[in-house]
Order: sequence, then structure tokens, then C-alpha cells
Amino acid sequence: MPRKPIPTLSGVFTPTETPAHLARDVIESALREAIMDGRIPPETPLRQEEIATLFGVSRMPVREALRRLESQGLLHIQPYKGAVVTALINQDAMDTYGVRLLLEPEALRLSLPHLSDTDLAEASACLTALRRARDSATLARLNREFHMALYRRAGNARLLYLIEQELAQEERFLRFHLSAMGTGHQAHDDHEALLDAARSGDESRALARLRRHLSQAEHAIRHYLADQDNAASPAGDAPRIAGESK
Amino acid sequence: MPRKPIPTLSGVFTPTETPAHLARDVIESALREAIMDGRIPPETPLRQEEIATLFGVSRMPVREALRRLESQGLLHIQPYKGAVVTALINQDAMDTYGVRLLLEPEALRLSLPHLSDTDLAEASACLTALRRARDSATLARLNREFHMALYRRAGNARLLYLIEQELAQEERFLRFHLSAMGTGHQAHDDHEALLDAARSGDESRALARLRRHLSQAEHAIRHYLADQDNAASPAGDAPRIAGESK
DNA sequence: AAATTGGATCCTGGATCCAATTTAGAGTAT
DNA sequence: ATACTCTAAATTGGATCCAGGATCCAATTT
Repeated sequence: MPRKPIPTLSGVFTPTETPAHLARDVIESALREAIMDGRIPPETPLRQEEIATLFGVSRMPVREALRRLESQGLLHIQPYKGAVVTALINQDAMDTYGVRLLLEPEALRLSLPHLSDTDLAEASACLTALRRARDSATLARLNREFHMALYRRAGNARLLYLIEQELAQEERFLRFHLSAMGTGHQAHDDHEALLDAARSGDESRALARLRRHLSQAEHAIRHYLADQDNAASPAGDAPRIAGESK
Repeated sequence: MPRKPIPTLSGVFTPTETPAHLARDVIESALREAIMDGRIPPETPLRQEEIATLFGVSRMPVREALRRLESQGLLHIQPYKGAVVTALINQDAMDTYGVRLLLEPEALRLSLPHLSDTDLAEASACLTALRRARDSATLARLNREFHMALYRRAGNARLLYLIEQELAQEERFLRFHLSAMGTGHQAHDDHEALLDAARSGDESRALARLRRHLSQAEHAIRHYLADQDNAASPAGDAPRIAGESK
């Protein structure tokens, strides 16, 4: 009989934390990192006392850190019941691509004329690193960094902030599903073509590449999720989808 | 005589959605309202102790409330220095309009085919209420509600969430400055024309109206802010450029 | 045996106390 | 007078303690 695995926090954090900053900030960023890259999977309940002892502090800074992470959408807190890591909702992932198709081409258009050689070199470095990266976490992170390198000079801080939010969402999603999705080699060609167009400063071609890239990514994920839904019942043990358990 | 049925409690009590008035929640919403209304003007420093005694509680729930308001962008908290109410839209923050020009037309486009008569009636009700509203707070709120009524059926929750964030920013700004800006009669015509186009289902016309509306609003605010800056520093000082200080 | 109830235990919310940091002010020297 | 230093008050950050709600389990009832 399939027991549902209850995630715990054992061995998630390395005990190295240096108190360079305020405790609540250290804890907040540590928890955010851990949630983002999947070391703390969705649905995990976060006990204040447990986290406090893990970091060697009292529950107080933990509480403030949890409060902020809740506002950032990473946690769900219920009164007297505690904090639970937010589930990855498939619909949210799809919605994100709709938003990104609006925001990112505009950011690229604004940024393109101001891109320096250094920016392009950094983007290129991301691609070479992407080629030899193996684990999903690194792949997802490099993917985000590549995109941001191209948008960086857009000059609209609010726009860039929103894009970063969306990319963080995607990064978290990919960290969980990339290995099961079959790498996505076509995304690599898209990236190369996009960088190439950006190098030549060809706005319309770059925008077209970017739009195609995002559309294909959306299509791939949509297919992947549909397959998962179909395979959910007959196949014995498809990769777990967050929120599936009871 | 039929036996009297055994009475039960089903349906006697409304399933109250606010089970417990936690102090931190009460304080959070009270502070948010006060900040949005302008009872607490921008740049005001918020002392934890002062708020705590005002609400008859300790500083603890105040701290958690402040922490969340910070994440919502209404406060700015610095370590050991405390919380100050965030400044309103200024010259640097005008790029929210650039974002809105991307997000809102798309939301309208997606929503337009699914708008029901009820939706249109609600939007219309907002406009009639707008016509007789006098205070800035009501005007600003109705403006937001009118826009959201038209976007409501877009079907992309993430998109709608982002738009609500942007509209909330504008609402707070308008509450403060609408009276000084000269009401904005042209905005009213814009709204009428937009609703009219939405009623007829004419997508291209509705989108054009909306884009024009947003552009004009941006233009009006930009002008207003420029005038304020000039009036603030008559002759002697050069007008402050954002980011110039220090 | 199933359902309801009483209660032990765990966990969170809030209060109070202490430590760390900033800020204001007094005092002194230049 | 101005600038600088040092101290004390004010304010925030964190620890500890207690109260209240949630959850689980045994005891009692039906």
C-alpha cells in the first residue's frame, strides 16, 4: 500500500550559517532558497520550533521570516495551524507563460539597444554552462540568468521586477519537472538563436525568436502536464505532482 | 399529530469566514486602511510601541503586521531604524504605466468575449457612481473597480493578480492627488467610450480606447508631478532629479 | 461496533524581559 | 561658534514564558 511520504527538514540545511546579518533575514533567505530549489518540497509543514533549533535561534525571528515568505506566496499560513510550503499549481505555471509572453518581449525590445558586449558575453557564458549542466536545479537557474542578462538594460525597474518574479516561478517549476520532461533540447537551440539575433541587434528577429521560444516552452509544459494527467491513474508510479497527495 | 422533528443546528449559524480576530490581522488591516486613506501620510515613521499601546496590545502582533505590510509595498523597514510609510508614485515609479499598457489591454482582450451582461452592468454602475462621487477616495476606488470589472473574465489568474497590484498603487496615488489634479474629466469620457466599445464587443476599438486612456492618464500624472516639482523648488534650487541625492 | 466526549499533548499567538543598535544631547576641545 | 566625542535615552531585535486553539487518543455512551 502506498504510504504518502511526509517530507521533513532533516539534512536540508548545512549548519554553516554565519550571523553576518540579522537572524530573521538569514532565515528568510535560507528558507526561500531551500523552497525555491526544492530542498523543501511542496506541502511540507514548517514547524517554528524545528527551524529555530536548526538555526540555533529562538522562534521569534523564524516567525517574522515565515510571515514575509507568506506574503511572497511561498508559504500558506493558517491561524494556530502553522505554515505549509505552497503547492506547485499547474494552472499557475501555464498562466505564467501568458504573462511572460507580454512582459519579456517588451523588456527585450527596451533592453536590446543598450546591451553591452559584457552583457552578451554573460548571456553566452550562461549558455555554455547550460550545455554541460546536468542537474535540474542548475539548469533552471542558468535559464533564468540567461534571460535576465538580455533584459537587464530595459530601464524599467518595475517591468524587470515582475519578470524576475515570473522567472522565479518557472525556475521552481522546472526544478521539479525538468528531468521528467526530457531536458528540452529545443530550448537550447532557441537560446542560441535568440542570443545570435541579440548580438546582431536585429530587433524584430530577436523578438520573434523570444516569442517562439516562450510559446514552445509553454507548449512543451502543457503537453507534459496533459500526459501526466493521463498517466496518473493507469501507470503505477509516475513522478509525483505537487498537490496530488490526498 | 405528527411528531415534532428533532431540531438540529444545521444552517443556524453562518459559516463565519473570520473565525478569530487575531490581533495581528486586525492591526494589519487597520494600518493598511489608514495608509491607503491617507490618515497616515507617506514618510510617516511608525513606532511599534506607539501602535501597540494604541491598540492595547504588545509590540509582538504589531511587528508581524508591519512585516506583512512591508511585503505589500506599503512600508519600508530598515534594521534597527523602523518602518516608514512608502512614498507615493514619483517620477521614477512612472514605469508602472508602462507595465499596465502591456497587461491591461491583454486582459481586456481575453476577457471581452466572455463578459456577461451582469459584468457590463456592474461596470456601468461604477461609472454612474463615479459621476456623482465627490471625495477622492471613492473616485479612486471606483476607478479601480470599473477596470477590474472589464478584465474579470480574462481567465488568467496570474495576469489579473498583477493588474490588481498595479491598480492598487494607482488608487493610493489618486486618493492623495486627484483633487489637486483637476478631477480628470477626460478620463470620464475615456471610460464611457471604453464601456461602449466593450458592450458592442468591438475588440480593436475597445483596445484602442483603453490604450489611449492609459496613455493619457500617464501623461496627466507626469505633467502634474513635473509641475509639483517646479513649484516645490521655486527658482533657487534646480529641480531634483531622481537618484541625484547623495 | 460506531459515535461522541473528555482530556493529554503539541503547536501557535501574544506578553514580557533583555540585548543590540541607533539617535539625540551634553560636554569639551579647537 | 563649530566640530568632535562620549554618554544616555529611545527604539528595534531576539529570548523566554504563558495562554489558547488544534489534534490525537482513550474512555464513555448509544
